[in-house]
Amino acid sequence: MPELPEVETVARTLLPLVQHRRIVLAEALHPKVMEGPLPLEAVVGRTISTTARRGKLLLVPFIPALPEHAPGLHEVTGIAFHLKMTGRLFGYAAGVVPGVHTRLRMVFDDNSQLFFDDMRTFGYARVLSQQSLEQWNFWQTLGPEPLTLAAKEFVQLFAGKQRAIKALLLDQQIIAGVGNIYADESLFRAGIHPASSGKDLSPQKLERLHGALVGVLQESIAACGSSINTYRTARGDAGAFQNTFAVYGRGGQNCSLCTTRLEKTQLAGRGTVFCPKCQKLGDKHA
DNA sequence: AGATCTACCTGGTTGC
DNA sequence: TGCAACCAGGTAGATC
Repeated sequence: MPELPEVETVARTLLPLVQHRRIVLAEALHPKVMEGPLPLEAVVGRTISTTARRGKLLLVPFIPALPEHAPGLHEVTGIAFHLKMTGRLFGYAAGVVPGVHTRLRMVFDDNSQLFFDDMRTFGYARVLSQQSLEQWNFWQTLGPEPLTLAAKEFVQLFAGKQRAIKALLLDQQIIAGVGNIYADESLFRAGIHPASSGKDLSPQKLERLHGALVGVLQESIAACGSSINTYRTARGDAGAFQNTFAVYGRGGQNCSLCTTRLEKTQLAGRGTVFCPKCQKLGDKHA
């Protein structure tokens, strides 16, 4: 499941495959792959400037049509991809034929290609313009980036909030890019029970969570992400961070710190694994 | 406002 | 072996 480190890895591995290439063909191969007001065909003729990430969104900005002017309200400025559960972006040589799960294809001026594959069709692409972004609620309400957030600001996001800390971490409007894997892993590393209410966690505990989250995200990026099932880099390589999971996918096994049996429950509608001994509920009981 | 549920999907795993 | 039921989970939308 591509979360922040996986999307970051795709952005980095995709860059040398697409940078400065002009799009000569773009076709949607599945009726539900596009979202938003602009059709995919609007990207034809544009040249890719770089790749980037915002939350779990992969961004592919274009070189401005008129570099000396600010882009107009309707000028196409790039394309965004949300990989959701099983989305993948792969660079391919000329002539490679789309697979059964290929939802979108672009061909560049050197005949190399970019495929968006997505077995479960949850993912999507959205052509961007200033107006398209203004009308995009998900984009407009996306919370701050965890890797560039100061500890004090991080604490402020959760202080006084009633909801379970795991639900807060998964809420993209509160903080962008965290999914089920890194929510569970960072809570374990910080010694916080996933059901703790935000308001019951002391600033010190929340600062610990900030350090734990930044740590797991950075370590995962260094390992090219976590390959649970289908995730791969843009070059088709698997990540390695799944080999270091402390809790995710390890329900019923023993805690690596204290050998207690890890518990698996449902929280915020998601499978949640934690150590009942190492992870304690908030200490600030009112 | 927040909590909880369902829909969207399909391949892999589990259970009978 | 065969097949049905279940599970994975990010986000939107509905309901209470």
